[in-house]
Order: sequence, then C-alpha cells, then structure tokens
Amino acid sequence: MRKPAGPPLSWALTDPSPAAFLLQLLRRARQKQRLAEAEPPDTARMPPSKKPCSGPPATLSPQRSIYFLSPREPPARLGPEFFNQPAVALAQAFLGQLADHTELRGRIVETEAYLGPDDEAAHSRGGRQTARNRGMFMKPGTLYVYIIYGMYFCMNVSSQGDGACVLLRALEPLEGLESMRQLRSSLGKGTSGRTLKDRQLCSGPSKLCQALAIDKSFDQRDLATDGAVWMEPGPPGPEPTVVAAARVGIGQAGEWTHKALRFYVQGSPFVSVVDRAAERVQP
DNA sequence: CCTAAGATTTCCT
DNA sequence: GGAAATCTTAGGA
Repeated sequence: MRKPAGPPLSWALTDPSPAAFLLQLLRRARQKQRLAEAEPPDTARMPPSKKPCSGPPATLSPQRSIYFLSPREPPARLGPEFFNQPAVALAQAFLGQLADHTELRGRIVETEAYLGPDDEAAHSRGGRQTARNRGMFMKPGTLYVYIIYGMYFCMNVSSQGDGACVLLRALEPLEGLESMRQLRSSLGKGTSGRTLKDRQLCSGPSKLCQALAIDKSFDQRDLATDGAVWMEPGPPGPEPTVVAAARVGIGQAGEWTHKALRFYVQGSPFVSVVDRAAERVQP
C-alpha cells in the first residue's frame, strides 16, 4: 500500500462534467431462464426464475437488444455455421440452447464517492485491505461487489486513488424493464406481489444490483473488458443539474459523515434519496 | 471462537 | 416513522 500521489479523487470528482454521471451501465444478461423447471428451488446464489416458460407479458414492446449488440460479445456464442443446417436438424439443435437476448440497461443518476484510507466511511479506511475489499485497490474500472446485511449486494467501481471507489446508488432503467421487474420480485423479499413501478426498480444500491442480477460473482471484474457488464457514454443532450449531498447510511464517521460526496441528477424521479436542503445550497 | 455492526429494503403501525 | 430480516466480515478474546 502506498499513499496516493495526488488527491484520491473519484471519476465524479476529477471529471465534474455531468457526462460522468450520464454514463450508462449495461449488462448483457444471459439469464438462466431456461424453460427447464429442472432446477429445484434450492437456495443457490442465483435464484431460479419461477415463471415456467413465459417471458414478460406480451403487451410490452419487444426488446431491441439485437440492434444494440456490443463490440464485446461474450466469446461463447453460436456462430453462423450453427444455424446453417436443415430445419429439422436445426429444430432439434435448438433444444437446450439459450434463446434470450435480454439487455439490462440504465442511466446512472446517483453515485457516492469513497476516497480511500483517509475516508472514515470507506471500507478501505485506515488502509484496511482485506479479501473482501480487494477490488477497491485494483485498477480503476474494477468492480467491488460486497454483501450487505446478509442479503443484499452493493456495487462499486474502483477509481483513481488507492482504495478509492464509487458506489452506484440509482439508475434510470432504460431497457429490459420487464426482466428487471421479474428479477426484483424474485430476488427481493415479498414485494407483496404488487407490480413494481419503474421508479422502484433501480432506486437504491441493492435494488439496482437485483435489477441487473449483479451478485458476488461480479466482484473484481473489469468494466473495461468484461463481456457481461460494461459502461458506455450516455447520449448527448442538455447537461443535468447535479446535486452534491451527504452520503447515505454511513453512520458516524466523524468529519466525513456530512461531506458532500453523494451526487445525483436533480429532478430525476429515479434517485433513491432526495436532499432538499442540499439542493438549495447548490451553486 | 465469539460478538457486534453493517455504504439496505421491506413491511407494519 | 419504526423494526425485522439475515449472515458475512472484521476485530477482539
């Protein structure tokens, strides 16, 4: 461990441009929604889908994901030669293959910066480096996914600065909303069977992990090269007003408790916690 | 080994 | 607005 040369600033801080907040998070979900009900409802990491074989209600517009194929497709993919066979043979060859093309996509609207060893609210405070938080110390763009309260996940992205990272707290869901709804209902507790509104899908650090099916297996993956999860620039457009507010749920962390290290897009209905007082103080 | 707390969410009053 | 759910991790004995 070494002292950071410069200020251990996160992307959000080094690049004050709202473009940094408009990066979109995408995840190509190769969901295990195989029609097979073969999977017993065991308590595995990845909960099985309960729906027998139906996808989302047919009333929804079809996914457009095939038009958004990423340059980083997963290597394991059936190529042209596979499809070049007679219908009967192909029909049989299809059995057992995965047939979904779901992309789960959202615009990042809320983040928090954790600055590293000096930050009393960070898992890396005091330079603590453990098996769990190793991702915080890896190269910028590395994911740090950890389990919180024994049942939820939080997703961070390592930034410049030793032990510094950015927590993703909320997304505006853009694509794959029905899949997100299903994931949130099956992964989350009860939900009382009520249908979740769009703004309830990703408005919280653990909610967005559920909606994107992010779990511990994503820990220490590289956002820049991974085949299943990545970020891309948001569309050009008017720059949103960014609010800087205190971080959420960090308890007592001395002088760090109230530092304005949480950032969100003002007016977005997809933000998890709105801070009216902080909004009045903005420049 | 044992204990306490946790970058949360959901349900109840 | 308050409390439960639920278990890993960190830190001390």
